[in-house]
Amino acid sequence: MGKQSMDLMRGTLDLLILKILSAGSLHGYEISKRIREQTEAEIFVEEGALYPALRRMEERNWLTSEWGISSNNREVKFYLLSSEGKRQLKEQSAQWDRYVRAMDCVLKAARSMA
Amino acid sequence: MGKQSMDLMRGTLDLLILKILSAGSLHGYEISKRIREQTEAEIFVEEGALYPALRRMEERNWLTSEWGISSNNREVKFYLLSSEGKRQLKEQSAQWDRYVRAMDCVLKAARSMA
DNA sequence: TTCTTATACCTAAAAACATTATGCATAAGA
DNA sequence: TCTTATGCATAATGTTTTTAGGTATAAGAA
Repeated sequence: MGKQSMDLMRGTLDLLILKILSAGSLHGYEISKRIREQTEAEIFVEEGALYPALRRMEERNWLTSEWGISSNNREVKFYLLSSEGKRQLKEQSAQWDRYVRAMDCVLKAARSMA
Repeated sequence: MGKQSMDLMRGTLDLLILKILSAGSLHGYEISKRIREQTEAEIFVEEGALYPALRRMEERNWLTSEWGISSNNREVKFYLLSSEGKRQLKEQSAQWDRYVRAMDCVLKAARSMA
């Protein structure tokens, strides 16, 4: 993703992809477009990050893929969430929530000094 | 930090340290203890991550440091937020908030399919 | 028809950072 | 005296992102 957001995206890319795919199978380019759109461009996945991530997740059996034709009449590779992928989505979502809460504990703490 | 939280800590370590130090100068070991305590052990910074991070941040002039004596009567290195560090804290806090909101846009979206 | 843009896939080199595994040293209490 | 907690630090390794390329096609503009 763009470095506009520090390194925050580390570890969240998989979660984003899993979540986006939970709405149904999509091809890579479309996944990236949806992340950009749904986050109002706050999060932008570089292609060099996207495609390796998809391969990685497929290797780990979180996704399956097959070639098909897009609505644009182009050859594209569709990715589909596996049952393990659904499990991962659930687990990583919970982990993210816990992490955000933990960050809040520190960030929302009153400063005792200036 | 512990891998218990995926790779989520990437990019948040600096922010955590900056925030912790905004309460006043502390030494490294104490910084790590406070992060662990305040997050109820959800986030744990490994020493191999902590000390390089402190050096990095000092090089970037976000922190200054000086040797002193801890309340335990031990020689320790105290870190102090610089004005640039305060600026960074403000900026990275805002960035983190934006990122969390962006993640929410995706994660809280209704799934159109099972 | 040719040019440009958006779409769509992919990989390799480099950089950045965390984890893991060390090492060293001292204070305090058992 | 031994162990534990405190406290600093670095090196090797691994993972992932960024950057920077490469290829190809469909559609619309010039």
